[in-house]
Amino acid sequence: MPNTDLPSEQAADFRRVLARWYKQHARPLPWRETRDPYRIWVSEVMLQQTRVNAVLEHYARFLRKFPTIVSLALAPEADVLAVWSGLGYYRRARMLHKAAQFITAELDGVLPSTSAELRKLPGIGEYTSAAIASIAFGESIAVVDGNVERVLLRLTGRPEQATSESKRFVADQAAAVVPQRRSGTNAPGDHNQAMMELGATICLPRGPLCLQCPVYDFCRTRGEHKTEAREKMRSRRVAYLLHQRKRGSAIEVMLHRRPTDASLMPGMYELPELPMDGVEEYTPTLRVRHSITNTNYYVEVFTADKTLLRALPLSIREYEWCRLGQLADLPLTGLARKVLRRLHLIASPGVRMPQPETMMRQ
DNA sequence: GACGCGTGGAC
DNA sequence: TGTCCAAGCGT
Repeated sequence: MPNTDLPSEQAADFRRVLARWYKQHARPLPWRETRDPYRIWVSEVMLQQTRVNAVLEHYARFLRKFPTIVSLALAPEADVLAVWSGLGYYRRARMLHKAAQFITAELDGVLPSTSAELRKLPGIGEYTSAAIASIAFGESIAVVDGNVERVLLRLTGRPEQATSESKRFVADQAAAVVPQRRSGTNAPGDHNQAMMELGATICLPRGPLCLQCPVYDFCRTRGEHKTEAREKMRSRRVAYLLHQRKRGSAIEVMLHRRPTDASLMPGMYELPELPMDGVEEYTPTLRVRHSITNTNYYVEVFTADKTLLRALPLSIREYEWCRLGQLADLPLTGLARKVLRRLHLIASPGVRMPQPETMMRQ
């Protein structure tokens, strides 16, 4: 392997140019308006493998409901999952909750302030410990996420490789350009965020915007760096049942709670699934697309009748009736949440709910 | 080291 | 319609 390192004498220039660019172009994101370590922590966990837009929809609501580590620790896990509903990777929410309980019980409710200590908490790995330590506490430690890796490989011209040697190389490069701690500013935290911001807004996976790049002069590849093609998407049709009943003045909808030992979304609520061959003759009440990793689900929702109820794969006792008024407090799967919102059975943000009497859907 | 774990928006 | 994702972690 040729020596692809950024010349070390250029590191200071690189830092300066990047810092100036970041000061001018940083997006105004809510977790950049605070130094509260808890809020930084929540944002970093939410941002794991998740787009900024999706996080924005959940971040404020999560912090309104759980404004402190202690309030999070004291909450039932189902409440935490309910607020997390739609963000995906629900294990993150469970681990965040567990970590908050540990911090409350063992650490006097205070989040550790070093990457080494943070690294020991559930859900906080190599990246997240460095991100919190640098952004919230000013520790001089480099973060390496997908953005930083892509940026550094392109800058140095080293090809993409999923080897430990390549990982080592990227980590070394990142460490070589991260600034020292200095009083009065947060140079390490700002630098780390700048590296990620560059990857997220300029050095895009496909079609990087090299003409706008502040560190074009430092780059060995300038748009010629290849990114691997990915696996093809699959498509699948699935059907779900919408079944409602009245109990007094309340309306209830029938849901299925996934087994608590399921590997996928354990303990979360979804609409009852119907076998596709049971719905051939029916017209769906609702169609939505739902994509999970490698699969586009083309989802159809059917309003219940006797025949459809007989087609259910489980005994009727295995389902649960849930009041419409409490749906928003349940740990719903993202799909269930999307469907129930689309049908106006739970409030979308900013939408006033109609009165219960008018809510029964056909 | 490879794999499983979710999502909705942009195009 | 189908494609491509995004600031990882734990096992």
